[in-house]
Amino acid sequence: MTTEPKSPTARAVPAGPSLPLTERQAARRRRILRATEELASRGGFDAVQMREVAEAAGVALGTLYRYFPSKIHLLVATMQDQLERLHGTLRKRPPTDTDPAARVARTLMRAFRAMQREPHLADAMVRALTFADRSVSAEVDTVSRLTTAIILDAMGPAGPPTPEQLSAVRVIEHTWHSALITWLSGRASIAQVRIDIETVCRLIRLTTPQQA
Amino acid sequence: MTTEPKSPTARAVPAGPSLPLTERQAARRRRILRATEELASRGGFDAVQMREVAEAAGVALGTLYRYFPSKIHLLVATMQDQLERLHGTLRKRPPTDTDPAARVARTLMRAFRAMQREPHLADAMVRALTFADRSVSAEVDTVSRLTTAIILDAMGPAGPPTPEQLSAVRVIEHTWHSALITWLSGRASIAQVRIDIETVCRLIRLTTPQQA
DNA sequence: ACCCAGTCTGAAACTTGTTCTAGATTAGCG
DNA sequence: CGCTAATCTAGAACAAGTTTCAGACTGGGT
Repeated sequence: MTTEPKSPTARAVPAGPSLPLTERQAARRRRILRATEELASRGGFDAVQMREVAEAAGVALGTLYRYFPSKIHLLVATMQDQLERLHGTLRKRPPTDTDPAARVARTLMRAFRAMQREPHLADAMVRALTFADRSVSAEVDTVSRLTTAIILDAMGPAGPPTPEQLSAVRVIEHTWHSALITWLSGRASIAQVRIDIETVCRLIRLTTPQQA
Repeated sequence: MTTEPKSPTARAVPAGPSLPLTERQAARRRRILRATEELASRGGFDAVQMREVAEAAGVALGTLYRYFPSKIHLLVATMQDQLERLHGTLRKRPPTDTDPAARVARTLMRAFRAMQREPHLADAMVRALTFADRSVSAEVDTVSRLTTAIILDAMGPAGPPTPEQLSAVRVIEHTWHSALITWLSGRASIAQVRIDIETVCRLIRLTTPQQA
């Protein structure tokens, strides 16, 4: 169910760099993602309408669905795109704090600031991410792994993380997503999100006592 | 926008016990919620179709929409209903662990077990909760307050919680919701949810050092 | 150059959430 | 009882996600 491009009458054009993807196809995919980002930035989740995305990308509706089997898939792919960009940016200028917990908190606050710049886009991507059902789990998992990588990067150049640290990272990720949602739906202020992030990052100190 | 039942041509039949609500109306509301629970238990979010809810509740579609202005409102109200029931159950047999963090973890694991019994219902309610936009924030907030109350109850009979404790509780709530989602979408095992809950509950120990 | 398989297009159809309307019912009140 | 405003019902209509289909197009192999 997750990886079956074997069917004789080809079914889809998945994302992975595993498939060949001609130049024209790669360009179509890029156009679609760009159109999605544009529409999402304008009006959030509801403004991303499949017919409009198709038209803006200069592609037939059926083609859009061949590339992304649902609106949720499309938006999760967009999030993946954005995250990869962010990861690149963060790599260039990593936080300089000496405390790992502080570095993680600062990294997440940077990401949060990026979302504040395009709140509608953030809305569309995060809503899709948390609304995704099992049919999107592979893609959501990719996004999750990316997020984990970003947090681990921020924690430091340490070797393989301990299971305890991985648990802490998962909890941080949970908090990050959920705090974003409460902010996006107007139930928490920016200040509150910062506090929540800083609070949860304390968990890191519990798992790295060797520094004290 | 949140409270305006003033219009001359009455608009809605909100939930709060603030409105009179005749007996027949209260009964209708109950039937609707029961039908929703039933359908959700059977097939999750997608199985809760407004026409079917209306029919199962013996009510016209327009009436359903008068009571609950959207599918999301309906499911969030259902969650509120379930949470109130759970809160009552928990009050009767509170966890007996001596450590507050352990009590909270145990309480959440009980709640989790309840969800495991009706995973489809859990799916419908949690998806609705995290998908809700600003138009539902009042109702979502009510659910959030209920959850907070349950956690605070589990923490102990202490007086007014400190701001630090409240932050910890918010983070626990974030983790709780997000961990549920990863479980429901098949990306985390039951064991993993337990670990995440136990991990985040350690935050409580950080905020109540007076016991050591 | 020709052919085949796979792809893309344009358009219609289908599904389910939401809105709207006209007429029947009900609740309260003099 | 009889009136009036609000509510409820049945059903059509609308909106946006998704599916389907016939025909045009493309790319690669012979």
